[in-house]
Amino acid sequence: MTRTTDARDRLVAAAQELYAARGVGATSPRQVLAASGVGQGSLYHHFPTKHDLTLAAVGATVEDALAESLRALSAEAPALDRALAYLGRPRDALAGCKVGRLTGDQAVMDDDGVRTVVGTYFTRLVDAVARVLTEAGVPDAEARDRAHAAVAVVQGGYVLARATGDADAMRAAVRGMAALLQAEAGR
Amino acid sequence: MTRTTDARDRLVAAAQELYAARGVGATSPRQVLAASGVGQGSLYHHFPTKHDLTLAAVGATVEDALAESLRALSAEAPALDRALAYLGRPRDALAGCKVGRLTGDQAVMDDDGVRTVVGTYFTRLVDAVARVLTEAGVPDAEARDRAHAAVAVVQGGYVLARATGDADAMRAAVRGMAALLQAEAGR
DNA sequence: GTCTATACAACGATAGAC
DNA sequence: GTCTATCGTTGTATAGAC
Repeated sequence: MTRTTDARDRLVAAAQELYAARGVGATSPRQVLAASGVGQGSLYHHFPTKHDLTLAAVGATVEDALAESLRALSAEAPALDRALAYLGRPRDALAGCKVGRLTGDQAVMDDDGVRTVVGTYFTRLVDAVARVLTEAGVPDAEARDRAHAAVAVVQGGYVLARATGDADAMRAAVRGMAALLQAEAGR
Repeated sequence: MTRTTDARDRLVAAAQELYAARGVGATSPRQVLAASGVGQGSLYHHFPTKHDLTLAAVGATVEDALAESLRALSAEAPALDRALAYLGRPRDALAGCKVGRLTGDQAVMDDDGVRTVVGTYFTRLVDAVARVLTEAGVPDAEARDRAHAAVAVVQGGYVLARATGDADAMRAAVRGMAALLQAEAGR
């Protein structure tokens, strides 16, 4: 098999970038085409429909994002510190979460295949946070609720920051959550 | 002034419904037209551009949503109970927040006027929650962080629920947050 | 596998009669 | 104020040569 998938790779990379910047629904195949520099025919050869392109690009983005998040959660440190490290990770709050934003994208929600990929990201992320909290001594049932809350605070932080145009809103939200988790642990 | 604004009201109501169901960017003026039952010309008479229609419909939705949220926060009850009541309000998690979802809508974020209206909703909501937490005995600086966290948990809960297709994700998130707030208050 | 050229529908918006 | 008819553009997708 010769090196003929170059155009495909460039198409996926261009799509990931445009989707992150403008969303899936607001990005046309034509724009991806222009950004990638390949020809019209190549796009439709590798990705017969927009659905196919979206699935490939979103899949790649989800994989990247999950790997990054899991790194913070599996560092060499006490469990509670790892949970706090996840919360406090540096984030481009005004840009929004590359994955979370897809949830508000009609083009994604209307496409079952793509939506499932996005859903998997969050179930796996919540599971990972719950394991860390359990390790930190939180009883199982409560660890799952706290994990949902922690991941939700981050996603909601993005919403607040973008809506108000103020990145501090995200910082305030994670600070509030971190303080509550520490208060509970330190009693 | 005779009763000639009827078409306008119907247009706004139809737009609010369609925007809530499908988002702003994914809803065309034509669809609003069809749903409202008025003619093409009437739409463009009352709302020369899509921007004007969006501003009117989003403004009305924000007003409604803010009034509803503030009701839970100003009920006749101890301060902490009111904060918990806000968190625990019944919500259609899979539908998403009528206001928060706009944050992920490119058509809204590209329109400064509309985005400002959405931003105001959140600053006022966070302020109201912060006041209640202060009243509940949380020191001022921390009350603002906790308020951001509380509002973010709700918004993030919507994201989790929609992504996973599971309304329980929202319930788990607010349960986790409520438990942390109560633990802190009960020490 | 890649290209250029093109099809056809829906988009936001306007024209002009009533 | 409301209507029908229509404009020019962009959307997703296809045709067919190379």
